Amino acid sequence: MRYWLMKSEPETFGIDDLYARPQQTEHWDGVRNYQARNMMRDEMKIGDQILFYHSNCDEPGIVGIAEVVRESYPDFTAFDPDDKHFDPKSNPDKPTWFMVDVKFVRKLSRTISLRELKTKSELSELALLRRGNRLSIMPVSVEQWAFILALE
DNA sequence: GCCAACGTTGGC
DNA sequence: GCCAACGTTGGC
Repeated sequence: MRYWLMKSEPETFGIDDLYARPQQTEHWDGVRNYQARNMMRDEMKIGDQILFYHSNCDEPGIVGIAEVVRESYPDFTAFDPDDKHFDPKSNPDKPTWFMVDVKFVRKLSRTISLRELKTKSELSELALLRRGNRLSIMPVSVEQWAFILALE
């Protein structure tokens, strides 16, 4: 089993929105970055655990845990001209973009903020903290996973 | 709102 | 293939 961190803007889709979905499950659409796509398409497996990260908000940080419940399939929002994430280069016969389904596991008892994560030398290799990192999906090692959740 | 750090696009 | 222009992300 592997571990991941996935970013989402709480104003668009936060941890409470995931909780409120039917089956507490939602497809992770809208990823339009090849590196992030490759991780969803090739590496994320059912049962993988996810740190749910809130970005672009008052207190950016990790707010909950989710898990992969469906492995990669075409991101159909790319086919819809009316969708914000429409991409004319992608079509159902040869999709460019893929997504997985994720299910709510739990909220953390508190937000583990980016500010706090930055103070931990144990996390110096965490992709989230590397200079200039803007990936919306990134791998987390088992050691990093355990360290972060021990902060809760 | 600002801006650094990218990734993408497209002219050449 | 190079690289300038542009768009996006996301912290602050």
